[in-house]
Amino acid sequence: MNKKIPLVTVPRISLYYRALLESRHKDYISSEEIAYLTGFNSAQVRKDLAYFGQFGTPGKGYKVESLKKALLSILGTDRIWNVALVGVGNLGSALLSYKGFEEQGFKIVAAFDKDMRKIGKVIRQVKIQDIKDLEDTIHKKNIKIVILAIPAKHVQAIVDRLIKGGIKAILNFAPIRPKIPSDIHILNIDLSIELERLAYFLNKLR
Amino acid sequence: MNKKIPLVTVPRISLYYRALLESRHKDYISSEEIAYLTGFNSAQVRKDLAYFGQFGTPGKGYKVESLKKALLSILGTDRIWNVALVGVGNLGSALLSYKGFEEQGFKIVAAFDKDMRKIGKVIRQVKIQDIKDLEDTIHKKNIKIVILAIPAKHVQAIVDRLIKGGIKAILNFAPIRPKIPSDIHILNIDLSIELERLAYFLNKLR
DNA sequence: AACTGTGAAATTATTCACAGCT
DNA sequence: AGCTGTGAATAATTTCACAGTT
Repeated sequence: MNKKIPLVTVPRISLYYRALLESRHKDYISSEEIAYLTGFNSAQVRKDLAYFGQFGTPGKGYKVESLKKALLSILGTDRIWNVALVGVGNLGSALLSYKGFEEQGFKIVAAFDKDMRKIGKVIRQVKIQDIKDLEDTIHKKNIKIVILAIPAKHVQAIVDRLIKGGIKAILNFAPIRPKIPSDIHILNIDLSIELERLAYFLNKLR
Repeated sequence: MNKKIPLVTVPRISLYYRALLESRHKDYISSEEIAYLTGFNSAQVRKDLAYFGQFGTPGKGYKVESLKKALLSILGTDRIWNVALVGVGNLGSALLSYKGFEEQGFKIVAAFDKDMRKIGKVIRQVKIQDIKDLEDTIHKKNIKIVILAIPAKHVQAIVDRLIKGGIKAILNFAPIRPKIPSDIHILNIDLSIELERLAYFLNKLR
């Protein structure tokens, strides 16, 4: 009971949820089937789910509809999260236009840049604001998550401002890992590092 | 000697390499310093490096310049890798324009789409080709790594074609995990899952 | 004295295997 | 009979701690 949940369980829950979306037609689904659809092991599926409660019926499996609701509620995606984007360059613009976010309940409600030529422009109904309005808008729009798509050299300063402004969750695309207090959650998506992992693998082949 | 290298070591090596780039001014650097710069533990730094050889000098540390070269060679980024991009939508275009790749030795030399309105256009000196030329171009241009930025529903079919075409390393941005043989390396960057991890964390806060 | 390289210990995560429920 | 939930076993990874080198 009440064990500590491994960090890696959470992204798997997201994948299980997606597998359930594909299984709309059936009433019950077994851990074996979820495992097949997601590429994990059925014991892992059962254990991951069991961290959060008893969702299954022995002999039958998991009721698709109710498990789906349960997972949504675990992930916190049973509601809309307001998100801000900081940095409307190439990558930032692409993220602003990315439809996948809204589908999963993440709504980019504000975008910031410091380039005067961009400020005032509207992309996907979001008006690009001056970065100086950052803290103010975070409060007014009840923003809880920030996506950072700015050059590495500005990351630490912006992160410091975000934290002062009350933000606790950051998705950072810059190739740098800012120093943060332990109560802040940051996920770094570092595209070059991913390519380097692939290069390492290819390099090893001969 | 010759131990199995943990999978998670490789992305850390990338980060150590970056820390060395910041330390150009000094002759030697200790595992403690690398650890501080990257946010890991000094024992981990030493252990990670030791998987690949004996790079350090007891009492002094690691010689910055030679360790840098060694890490480049381990990662396989001491040479240029030709990369293809499949899918030139919002995200694909942004990746095509992303300068960070070239800096790390990854060169996008071809881009593919199936949309006739995009084919023939040139972005950053790369001409967008018809997806039907995929296999052909992969061979002609000696492409080893493919970045996938296409809708989920097309991923499996394209991945199958890539594998037949000899590709062994794929960076996939679509929110789906295609089935692949065990000798193929795929890394999935799933933006919604990352946001869901953040939402989970925020959700837990109260 | 300062620091590496590395076995051993500790921690974390995965998989096995089965008692018990439907 | 079929499948969950979960302790126990195994595997992977991190951290400790120190002998040995410069």
